[in-house]
Amino acid sequence: MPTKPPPPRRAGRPRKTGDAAGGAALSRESILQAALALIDRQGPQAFNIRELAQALKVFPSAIYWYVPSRNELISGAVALAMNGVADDLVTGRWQARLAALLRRYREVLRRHPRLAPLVASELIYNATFDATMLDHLVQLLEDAGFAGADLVDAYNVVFAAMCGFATMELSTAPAEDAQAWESACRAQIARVDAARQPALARHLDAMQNRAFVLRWSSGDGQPLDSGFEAWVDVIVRGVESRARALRTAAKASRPASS
Amino acid sequence: MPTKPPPPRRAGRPRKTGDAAGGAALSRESILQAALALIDRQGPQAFNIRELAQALKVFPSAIYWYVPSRNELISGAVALAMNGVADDLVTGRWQARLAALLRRYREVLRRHPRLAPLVASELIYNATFDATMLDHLVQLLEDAGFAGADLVDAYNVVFAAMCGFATMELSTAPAEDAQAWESACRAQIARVDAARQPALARHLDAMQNRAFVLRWSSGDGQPLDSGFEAWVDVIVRGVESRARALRTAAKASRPASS
DNA sequence: ACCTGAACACCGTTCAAGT
DNA sequence: ACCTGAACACCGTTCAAGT
Repeated sequence: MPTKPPPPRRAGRPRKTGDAAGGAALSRESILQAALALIDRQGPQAFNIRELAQALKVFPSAIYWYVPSRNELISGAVALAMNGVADDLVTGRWQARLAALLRRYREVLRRHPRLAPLVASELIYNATFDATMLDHLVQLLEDAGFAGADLVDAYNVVFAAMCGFATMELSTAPAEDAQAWESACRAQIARVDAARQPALARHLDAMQNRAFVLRWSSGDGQPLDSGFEAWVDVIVRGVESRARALRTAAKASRPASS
Repeated sequence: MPTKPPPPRRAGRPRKTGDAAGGAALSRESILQAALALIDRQGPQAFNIRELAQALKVFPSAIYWYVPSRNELISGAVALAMNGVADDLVTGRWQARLAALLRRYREVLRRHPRLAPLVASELIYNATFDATMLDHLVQLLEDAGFAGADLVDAYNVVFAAMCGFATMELSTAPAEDAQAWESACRAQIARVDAARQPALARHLDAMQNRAFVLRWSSGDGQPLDSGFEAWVDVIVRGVESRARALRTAAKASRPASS
């Protein structure tokens, strides 16, 4: 969410550093940093302004001079965390660039796993992406041969692919009652009936705690690495195949051409 | 989240219907139904127990006799909404079944668009899926030729694919300030610099309000239909291509075989 | 068993007041 | 300009008490 012009702060102006407690001067930056640290520890649900104020050694109301609401604290923290998604993205074949983009996004998100459920949320996600990354994405789709409306579709596909797997992988049980969560999952597994769900039953051992809905360990502590690599593989192959199909369809519709 | 055994309710027991106001007797079912209706209208953020109680014409504390927390109200409502994702799924080639599964999931979610951001959230998603659907999914992956660890990976891929696009498509601006959201998006678009983001600039007109991050209209009111169909196409092609690649790799590793 | 009624603890936000 | 200090409104949850 684009920043409303913050209260003007003269650049080099010396600030009174009243407290000996090492509390750096308050600023939008420092506040969002602290907010991010809190959210990283406790998750967005438990995040609250009063605790944030305490960490910053100010009264809660002081925060409102820099950030107008709790929601914007959260989206600002997410934007901070996602800085650098577009840094030093590789060059090379578009397939390699696409794979790198997906991996990079997951890496960044893995540094702040508790933000994962927020990325899909309405609060956030415009804050999360900068024009540089979007340009990189569009460029690689051009290189793949997409154009016009097909390119827009492909953009949406790749964008959803970028966020999709990692978001689900890292969205995990509420920290409070991990034990209850685990037994709930085991109950779900135990309820599988070999007569009524034969295919599922055949693979239950292999899937247990390794597959969505059937796992209780967090994707943070126990990443689904091979699943993610399969994801990258499927997306790249799929986009490649679709690009080829669209090209031949276009060629067929204008039979005599260079 | 599996239901803890609810307070035992004798089946046919007549209940005192004290109020003439047409308020049906309280039950876990009726409460979750009312909760779902409220969430559908206002979104999960604004959903609160006091209003739910008012809608049910009881005191807030009455609700706690059936459902132990706000979180479980929400996850229960989601489970209710997602009933029937696995109903009458088609037969046929696995590719067609895969496509149908993805489309079906989106259809169901589109009936309750405000639930979209919750699906990726830790609160929920075990509540959302039943063994029948998982079995259907595993079966089609077997038919596609996956086995062992590859099948588990493919399961995670398809699962993420099922949720990924629709979740992002329907997660939209907070209803409160749609106007502010739109102008924020336009500002994001205006900030695109043809010199620094040339590829993006080339397609900006086509992408405006049609592409993730650059759209302000909700995926509810303005669906990304062609984008979603491209998604289905990419996923099916990708899975198909990967299955083939794995098969030939397996064949190569055991050179003499049937 | 099922619900009332009141109370508690907590939290986001506002606002007048200070410096 | 920037922060204090207190207050307001709201909300999830608990609990004793009713029937």
